[in-house]
Amino acid sequence: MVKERVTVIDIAHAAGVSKSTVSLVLQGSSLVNEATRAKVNAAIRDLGYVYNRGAANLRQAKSKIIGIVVNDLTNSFFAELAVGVDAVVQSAGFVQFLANTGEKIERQREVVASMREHGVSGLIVSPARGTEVADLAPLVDSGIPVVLVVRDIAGADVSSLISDNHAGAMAAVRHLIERGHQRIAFLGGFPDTAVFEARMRGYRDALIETGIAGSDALIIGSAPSRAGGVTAVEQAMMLADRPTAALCFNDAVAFGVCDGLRARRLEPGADFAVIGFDDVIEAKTAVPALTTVSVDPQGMGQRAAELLLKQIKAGKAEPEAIVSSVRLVVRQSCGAAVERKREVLA
Amino acid sequence: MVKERVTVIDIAHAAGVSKSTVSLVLQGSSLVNEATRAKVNAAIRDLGYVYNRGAANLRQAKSKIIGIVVNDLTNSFFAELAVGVDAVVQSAGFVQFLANTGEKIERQREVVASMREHGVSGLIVSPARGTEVADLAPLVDSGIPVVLVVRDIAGADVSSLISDNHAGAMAAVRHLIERGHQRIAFLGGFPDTAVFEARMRGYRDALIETGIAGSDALIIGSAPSRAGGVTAVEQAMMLADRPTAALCFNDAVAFGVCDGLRARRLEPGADFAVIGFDDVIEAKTAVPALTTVSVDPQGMGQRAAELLLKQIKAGKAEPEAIVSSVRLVVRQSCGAAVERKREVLA
DNA sequence: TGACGAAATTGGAACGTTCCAATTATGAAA
DNA sequence: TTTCATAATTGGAACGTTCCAATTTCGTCA
Repeated sequence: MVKERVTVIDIAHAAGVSKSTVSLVLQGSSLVNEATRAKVNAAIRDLGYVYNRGAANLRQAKSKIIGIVVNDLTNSFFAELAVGVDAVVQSAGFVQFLANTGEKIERQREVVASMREHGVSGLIVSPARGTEVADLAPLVDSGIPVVLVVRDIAGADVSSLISDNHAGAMAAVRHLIERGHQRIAFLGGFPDTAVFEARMRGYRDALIETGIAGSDALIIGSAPSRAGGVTAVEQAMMLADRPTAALCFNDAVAFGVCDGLRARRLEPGADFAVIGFDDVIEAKTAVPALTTVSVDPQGMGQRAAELLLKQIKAGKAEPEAIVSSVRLVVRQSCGAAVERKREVLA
Repeated sequence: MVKERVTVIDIAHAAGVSKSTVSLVLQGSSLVNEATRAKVNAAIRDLGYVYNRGAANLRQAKSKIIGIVVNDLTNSFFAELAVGVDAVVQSAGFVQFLANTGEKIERQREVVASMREHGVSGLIVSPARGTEVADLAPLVDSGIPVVLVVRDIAGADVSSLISDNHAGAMAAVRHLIERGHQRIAFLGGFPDTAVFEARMRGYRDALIETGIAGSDALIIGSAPSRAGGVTAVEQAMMLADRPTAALCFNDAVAFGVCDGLRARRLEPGADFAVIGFDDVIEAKTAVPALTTVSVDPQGMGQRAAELLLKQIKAGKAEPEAIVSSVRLVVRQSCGAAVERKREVLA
């Protein structure tokens, strides 16, 4: 069972043509006669030929590979992002190299280097916390198109696609204020990230706009995870002047906040309003259904991939900074349903 | 800014040695003198050389790529599986091609073909529903090591790593019976899959073993998702003789079941016992914390990767069928905490 | 029949690396 | 000094494809 690799030369022999003709058939050229094309295809089938993309890439100095590196695949937001990318990338005939950095700069350096060595023709990156412009420099001046998603890096000369965190947070807080809340907390997330910064500013600006006095005590950072949400809400409820509502850094935190609330015998939605951020797939089916700022991770992945593909095709593309708009999806966790019921009864 | 590719020849010139020597340095050969090694490395750094793995693969007829294809990356079980694979694969100096089939056979065919063309040296596959032996045949007889994870394919001549679904389900149901439950449902999952089959048999066998009369009405299939769990429990609660406990097909279903229960003003854990399967990352922090059969997806990914790597190294490896043992993690959703409290009080 | 343009086919070089066999440098022993 | 083993280095072929320029085949028209 020693498998000799079948090459174009083998099938050229079998079909009685030259290797050049076989190559032409392989790339679907219209130059080749119908009859010979059929012969060649038959030989390909018979010998079980497998195209060697590596050899082709070597000759053409370009690959059909795009890389995607995310900072936490365990977070379903990023998993969905990857799925979105995959969908468009596949149907464009590319294949996806996916790597997970687990938020580690060192790992990120390694995987990016590895992708370069494999000759990816473009890269979609959700950078790990603490990534600097210098980390991307080698990439950009070797001319590989890069699209940053989710997190931007100030000063980096590459395209980016981030959601409108500021506007989303404002919309959420305005909604809470309209429902009569005054003590509104901002819970979860690492304060040293750009995303936190943007969402928190949106939160603040909405408060200022309506003349509500905020307080730094109501801004409580934590890991951007479910567990982080639990601890953040616990801390919030220890405050002398307790909040009655919270905008959470993301949906994972929001779920944690709901958990923490229930642990204190408070029903999220009824006794305390919770709004998340991202609209992950579980947000809709959770109980209570989570009111959240919809970011559509899968759609973002698709748009990022399309942007990247465009740049690859263009050869040399101007960096483009897209901020993807965002909308508040009102469900039950902010008390909307309850309010509505009350209105009907009144 | 026209970037000429820097090759070994360029750095050979710069360092005043031959390309062969450069190649030797690149692969860390001990044959080369310390001084020249230093010179070469300096040149590599100065010229910004990037190793061309494609060219190397072509010459060596082997790559450092392993492929992983999963059927649903959106499900965090598989995302974690991929993370586990990634971890060991990376540290073995390989890189991971990840593709998502979204449970579509056609897509699976495409991605597997694509991976072959890219010369992956091994493949980890969680096959889409309905995958047949024939789908894997071309792979196995071209000698590419394949490891099936999560789902097995009867008659396929490849290694597999699946969890002990039967034993896990039995343990869960026994636990429920010990707590005094008699009407136990099996909720969620597609009945035409091997995994469903195995878990359901475990459920049945535990019932039989203890002489409890089961009923097919208590076995309710659904999509293996949170939404599926909601509908399954709704259906279960319409039964004349309602169950008081349920083993769920997986954790996603279990969460859905909890949601559905709460929608009927029943508290999971207190009013109705719920056990999941998989032990995804959220199971621990959910409220109530989910009692579940721990499968450790990340660990499974690691073991699968190790198995694959072993086979790649061995060149020609015997198919190995590993069933990975599994343990019941008792948390709150099955009422354990409540029971314990009661015992203490008594 | 010859000529001609279009259609189809072809051989060889090239892509960037590794491997092999061969060569040269080095140093110790005679 | 010569000799020899060992350490370092090296040129060229090879991997499987695509591209280019060149060639052959074909049908049509004069």
